[in-house]
Amino acid sequence: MCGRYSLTSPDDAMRQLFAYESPPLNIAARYNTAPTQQAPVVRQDETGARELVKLRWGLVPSWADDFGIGARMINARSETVAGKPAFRAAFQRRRCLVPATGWYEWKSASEGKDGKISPKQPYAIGYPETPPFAFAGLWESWDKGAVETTGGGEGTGPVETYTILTRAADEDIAKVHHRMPVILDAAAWDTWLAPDTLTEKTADLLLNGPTPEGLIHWPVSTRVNKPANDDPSCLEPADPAGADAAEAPSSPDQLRLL
DNA sequence: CCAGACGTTGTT
DNA sequence: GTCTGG
DNA sequence: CCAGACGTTGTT
DNA sequence: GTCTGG
Repeated sequence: MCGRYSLTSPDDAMRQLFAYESPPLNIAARYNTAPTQQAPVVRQDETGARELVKLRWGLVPSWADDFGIGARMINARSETVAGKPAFRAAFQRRRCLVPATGWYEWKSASEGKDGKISPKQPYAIGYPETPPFAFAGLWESWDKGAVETTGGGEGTGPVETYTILTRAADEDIAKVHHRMPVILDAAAWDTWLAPDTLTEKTADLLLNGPTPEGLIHWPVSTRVNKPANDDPSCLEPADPAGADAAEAPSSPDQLRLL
């Protein structure tokens, strides 16, 4: 799945790639974006132009009485999203792209053949040279009751939130984890973002899109566990505690991610 | 009919 | 153990 | 995803 | 709002 990710691209690189026309946001490099935090997403505005806006991670359905439900709506399964009450409306008309340069997965604790226990181990996943790419996302607007200023929010009023779509992990990533975020290539962005695209087509992008090529993964320090540790150390290759050598960093490309 | 949930992940 | 918050 | 809390009353 | 369960 995807419960933590990074976005380290400067605004001009993002603007060039995603071709949004909205005013620049003050986007600092993020190494450890966690659920309930604000992060930039790309969507279409009313005129059909792309815009970059900061929303809160964790989709809160419009009908929710409890805003806190968002903390548990950080991912939506591609296989079932079309039919889920919590996501259905957003899937119909409020799709977005979630820019990222990488994400993290935790390989669960396991017992090796030698009987040694490997503790839970975080991994970073991304592309060499860290180009920004896009997760498939949904966004929603919530306006029940006044919400106090929530870190980075804009005081009271509607709160906009988003979620990240997931799919089965591809063969390589499955070594770490069996689910992964849906990555949409640039050719799919217009279709995904247009509100009027038929469900048949958007579902096809999620379920039958190309498997991402060239992703690499490597173990990192458990510093990433704590959301407050939002710095480049989260991406530094680390020795996997108690694991075998095959899991250690192997590609020189990985170092360029730093 | 009304009440109550509405989600994913992993793990056993 | 389970829920909430980041 | 992980980290951290998990409760009420009254009193200051 | 919409679906599931009683």
